[in-house]
Amino acid sequence: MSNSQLPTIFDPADIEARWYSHWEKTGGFRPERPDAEPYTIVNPPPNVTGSLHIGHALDNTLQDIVIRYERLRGKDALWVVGTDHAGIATQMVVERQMEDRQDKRTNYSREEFVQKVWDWKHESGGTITNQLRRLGCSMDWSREQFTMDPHFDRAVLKTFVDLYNDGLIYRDKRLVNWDPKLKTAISDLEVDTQDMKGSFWHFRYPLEDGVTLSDGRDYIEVATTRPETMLADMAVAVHPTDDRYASVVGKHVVLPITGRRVPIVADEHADPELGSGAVKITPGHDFNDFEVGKRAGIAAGDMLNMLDGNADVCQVSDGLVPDEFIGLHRFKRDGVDGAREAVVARLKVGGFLIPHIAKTKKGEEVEHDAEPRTIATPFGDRGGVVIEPWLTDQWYVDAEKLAAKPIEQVKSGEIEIVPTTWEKTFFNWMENIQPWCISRQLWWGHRIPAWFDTDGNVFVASNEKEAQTQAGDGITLTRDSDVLDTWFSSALWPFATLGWPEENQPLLDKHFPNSLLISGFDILFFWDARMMMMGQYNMGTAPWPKLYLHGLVRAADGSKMSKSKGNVVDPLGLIDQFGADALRFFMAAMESQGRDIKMDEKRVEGYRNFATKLWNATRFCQSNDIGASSVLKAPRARLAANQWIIGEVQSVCEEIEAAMADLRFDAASNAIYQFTWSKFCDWYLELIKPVFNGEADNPAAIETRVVAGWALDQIFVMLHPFMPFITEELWHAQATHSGDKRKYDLITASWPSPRAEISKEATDAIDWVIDLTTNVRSAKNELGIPPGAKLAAFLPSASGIAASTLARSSAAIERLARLTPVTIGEAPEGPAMQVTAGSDVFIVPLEGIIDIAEEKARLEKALVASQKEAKSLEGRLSNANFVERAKPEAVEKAKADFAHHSAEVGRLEEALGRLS
RNA sequence: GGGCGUAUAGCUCAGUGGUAGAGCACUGUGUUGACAUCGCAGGGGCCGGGAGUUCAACUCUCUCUACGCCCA
Repeated sequence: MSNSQLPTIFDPADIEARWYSHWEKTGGFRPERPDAEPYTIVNPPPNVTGSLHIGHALDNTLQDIVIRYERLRGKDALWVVGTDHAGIATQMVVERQMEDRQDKRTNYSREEFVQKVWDWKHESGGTITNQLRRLGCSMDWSREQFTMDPHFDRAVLKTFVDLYNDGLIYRDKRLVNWDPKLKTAISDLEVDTQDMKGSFWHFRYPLEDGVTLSDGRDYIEVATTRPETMLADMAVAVHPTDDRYASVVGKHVVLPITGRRVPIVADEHADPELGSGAVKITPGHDFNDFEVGKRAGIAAGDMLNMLDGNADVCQVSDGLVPDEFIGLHRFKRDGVDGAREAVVARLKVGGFLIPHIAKTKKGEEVEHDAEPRTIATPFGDRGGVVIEPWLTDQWYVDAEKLAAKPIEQVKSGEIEIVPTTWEKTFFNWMENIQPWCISRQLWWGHRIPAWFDTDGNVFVASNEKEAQTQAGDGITLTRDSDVLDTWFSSALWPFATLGWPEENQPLLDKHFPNSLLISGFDILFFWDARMMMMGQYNMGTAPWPKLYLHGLVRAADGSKMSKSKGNVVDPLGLIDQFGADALRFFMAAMESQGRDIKMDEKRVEGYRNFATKLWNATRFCQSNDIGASSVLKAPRARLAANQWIIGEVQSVCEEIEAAMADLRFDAASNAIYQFTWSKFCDWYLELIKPVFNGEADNPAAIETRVVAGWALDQIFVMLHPFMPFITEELWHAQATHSGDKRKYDLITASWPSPRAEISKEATDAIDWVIDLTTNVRSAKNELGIPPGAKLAAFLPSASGIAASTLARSSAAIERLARLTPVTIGEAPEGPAMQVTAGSDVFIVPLEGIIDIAEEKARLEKALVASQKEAKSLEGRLSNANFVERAKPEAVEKAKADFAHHSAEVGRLEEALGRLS
């Protein structure tokens, strides 16, 4: 008998690094399987500036589980990986580094700056990809992608030009979300609205000479949270049905400060219930006002714009902003008053401010300039400053048209969203989708393929030469300086990574559409929905048939993790502490559909313990000369324990397959966990220990070594998707132990396929031994008998199972139930404890050890419980409605349960009778 | 304002139309070589409140309450 070659202590760090580089070097992530069925997942490309956070850990663990599972099942599994150039984020990182060196972007030409970003990417862009490796992700690194790769560039250009030619991309002047810090437009999705404490000011706008309201007042009261924009007011709106103002609709007010004469218009936007019912209209700096302005007949080009790209006041086209305001920031910044404060001050001095009267706690009235109010304020998600609605020319995608087909596909089930609860959210957004602003005023990104002549005519083409051809010879062209929204290029990820738009791309032919997309719900609109649109537009089909959305990983207290809160859990720290396998298993076990995951380090620790348990089980096997198996099919077995474990392997395998088919990661991981620990370690290994007490080469020991080795191997395979490192290590340790008869890696092994016929007699026998053992242990515990005590037992009348099992498995019964010898026959008179197993009642004489009163109490407790069950079932069965209307199976089950409990009651009563 | 989700053991969470499970925590205990990162045994829940459908509801429907998220 050889000893275990495994170290006593399981050290994850050592084996993780070793196996990952081995897999990568030997091509384990993408074995050659030209004839196999494809299985394809594309990884949501992390920002090239990113580092692995806990959300990545969840997202990528789930994907790796799926891809490893499908690889083991023999598919041509491809997991596409790469990074996103992340326009704004990356440009910000490089600019910040320049700032640290007292340098800035504008010290360089565009080309020089872009080169610096590339330099940064080559130097520091690999952080996250190395961290994904530490997590064990089996991606195809040999084809690592980047959204600014030359072939990606071609895909982006072609998509833009095609969409433009089809009228689905257009240039428009309208209000955009302008980030005055980053000085670029952003899309609606990149705006975070937050409730902020602010003020609500009330002003008098004087009516034009002589005009009065019906109550005689010669002014209209308007209220606003943004007084500074009154410098660009172009109207006052009242509700069409508001009688207070009916007489002045069509008349004018003369604005204080600018003296501009603006009309009073009727528009449903004005809410009669809010404030005075009249609102100032600034079409150039408010989305609602923009629409009111359009309805009032003001063209976008004529709308007044009083702010520059920094959101500092500039002169408007009618020249009416007084000089003293020019150059002020829109509002107070860094302690310096802005246009807002200046406007309020001027209006107050001029008597146009209507003070807000508040009552103190003592009931005294106090005057304030403004009413305190909570304001939903838009912030840029990257820049973090308040967004300014700003009138500019930008490029837009007609998202409404592109959304039509994906909506249909989700409705028809052509695309399945898991869990389905997200469908409503998806439809809600897609059915109300707004034009997508895709141009960004940045330097880093895909430059828009549009050229302008000196008259502002635009020519869209995939290169300058074609644009020139369109424009004609001799026309001077200037390329649009803007770049595209990062999400425009990542929307092409499922096919651009596979070779589109080049011709003859076997990889693309085979792996598009992909098989599944896994993403967090937070990028459902940013990315998933746009891939659907672009997949349909470019490829004529959905990019994948199934979309799995998982939740967020939250801090232990349920709050969102954020750097500012300081509650961020670093996945790499958890890997260092517990191992990647434990972290991965945690993610899988906690991933139930439709729920966020709360961080729980104790649980990660528990899965590290699970890995240790498996490690030690393998050490035990090796010490008994149990080695690697060489067959896929279950070995032939005669021993009941061996047949039983084969049957259990088969059923856990089916359980995992069913769970994986439904993407129930929790169910799959729990199944293999329970099987490994509770079935294999706790029972099977204990049951087979006695087999190895005899001669090493007796037939029972030989059979058991083969079966145990096989079962352990099946555990490695089934657990591998969840815990790739330890399983690969143990797989090879087992192979080494049996003299290297198996040279291939677990990562490309085959999924179990037991196909065994298991006799019911064998499984019944083991279930009976387990029942007996559990009952003996429990009785001893309650009676205070030392667990190690070996006791003689009598079985007055033995069932068939009892007789045969006692004959064949007396060693296991001695070891586990600690009953020896067991005599079939009447027990001698005297104090004894009664223990059942199935329908058998064992009598264990305990002269001098046992307190009869205690044993009686124990049996009575059990009797009461059994009687209660029996009575409840009897009640149900005596209910005619139940017997007639319930499903026949339910009635049958109730009858069987009743019979079982009645018999139990009988046995217990008999046992009690013996004691009195 | 609109939409969605969640409320089950002390904690974190599964769950099925036939009266409940896991992990951790807790209590007691430790059977001479796989494992104390362990073993064995045990306690603990009128499954958020109310109403309805049903022979039967934690499970389906409605409603209320609380919490969370998204959109406006």
